[in-house]
Amino acid sequence: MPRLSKLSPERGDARTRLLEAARDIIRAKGFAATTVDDLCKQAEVTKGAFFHHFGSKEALGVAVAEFWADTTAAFFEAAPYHLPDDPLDRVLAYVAFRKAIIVGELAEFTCLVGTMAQEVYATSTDIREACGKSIFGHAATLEADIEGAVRARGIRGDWTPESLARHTQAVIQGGFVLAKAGNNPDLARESLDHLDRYIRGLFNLPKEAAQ
Amino acid sequence: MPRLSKLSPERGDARTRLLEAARDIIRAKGFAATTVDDLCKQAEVTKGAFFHHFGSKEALGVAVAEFWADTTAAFFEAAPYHLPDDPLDRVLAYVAFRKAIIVGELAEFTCLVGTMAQEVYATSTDIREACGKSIFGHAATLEADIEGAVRARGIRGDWTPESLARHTQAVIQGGFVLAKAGNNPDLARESLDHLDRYIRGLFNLPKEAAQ
DNA sequence: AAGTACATACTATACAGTCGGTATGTAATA
DNA sequence: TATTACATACCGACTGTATAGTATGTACTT
Repeated sequence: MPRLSKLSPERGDARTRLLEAARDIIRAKGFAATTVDDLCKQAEVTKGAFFHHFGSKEALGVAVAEFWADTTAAFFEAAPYHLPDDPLDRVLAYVAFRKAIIVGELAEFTCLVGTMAQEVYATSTDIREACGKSIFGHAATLEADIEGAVRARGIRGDWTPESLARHTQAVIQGGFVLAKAGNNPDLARESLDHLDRYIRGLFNLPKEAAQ
Repeated sequence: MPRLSKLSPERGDARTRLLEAARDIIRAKGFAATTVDDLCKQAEVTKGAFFHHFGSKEALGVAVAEFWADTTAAFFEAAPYHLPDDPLDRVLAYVAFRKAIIVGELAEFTCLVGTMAQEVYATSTDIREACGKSIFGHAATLEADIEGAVRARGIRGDWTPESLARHTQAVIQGGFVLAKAGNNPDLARESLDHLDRYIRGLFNLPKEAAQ
């Protein structure tokens, strides 16, 4: 139950503002290079507020990973790729959707928890686990459609729906790494085209130019 | 012309020792969380030596990315995946080789420049560019074999050898991200199996269990 | 003699985290 | 209804330490 400040009630509560600031700044600078003062400045709150809501910088890292998991879950649940009747069409629509939302600056479309996991996997178990939950939780939302597609089309391969679901995430994350290294969003889109082609191949669809 | 210390001439020169320390520590903790003192301690040199060889911490970041590019280039050049006569076999052998070298701890097989690029892409243009050079330079070493395979097998698809070469790197990098997030090297191997299957599909090879 | 390759001691600052305090809301009770 | 008691949300000055970087000196090589 966040309290709104009487002085500037339109700002939203400090905790949420800090999480939003963390999401934006950590995506650009990384976790270690982001200071508590950076976050307070961006969120327009003081350090008192920061340490009132989060016991430590690491605790904020865990909280922002969970915040990311929650907000992205809602975002993808509401996305239109669930509309097709055929499960395989939904899977392909997901890939197309992931490609379509790659717009604007790198820090606006890349993945907070992928970036954080890479950085802190050896230094903070808590943050790593929160990031893992977000990534693999999202991957799991794809399994039902993949499984449905396998069933509906009578596919028999030496791979599992869980494995393919995780692979989609690996391709997406890897595309982000290349996009950052090359400073070019096209590199992320390019790998999604290969992923689309791969999935079509797995299900014996006629080859079709990926959009 | 590195001078060997009279006290312990077997140590090797300080610059190389610092680069090796940077490679190992940054892979585990990330660039920002790695301090100059960490590096000096691990390399068993003093800060004087550090700032004698590198003008700043950022300059070391650039140097270690170049060091990585050089050492990995030599490593992959000497690797056995170049032996097969057929270019497609060489491409598949590359993927198998990348899978085979995923052994031991995460920090021992993951990619320094992929990790660094993710972290510093917005804060250090110099380091980002050095990382990009390493990644895309390595990708380029695959192009000739892919091109040869396309030619030899008369493949006609809506993709280019350059693009597929980059995609292999995206899958590898993404596999590392998932392996870190899930604290499980199998996740990196799993995506290489999908990559193997994808390439076989592109070249109309009979489906075969990836090893 | 001059340059290279270090070592040692030091500095200024940036950083995470602390602490005493205030303002506001809420619930019980007299 | 007024009072008391307590909880929550936040403020901002302060602290100890960690950190990148510097200044100076020395040993070895050419």
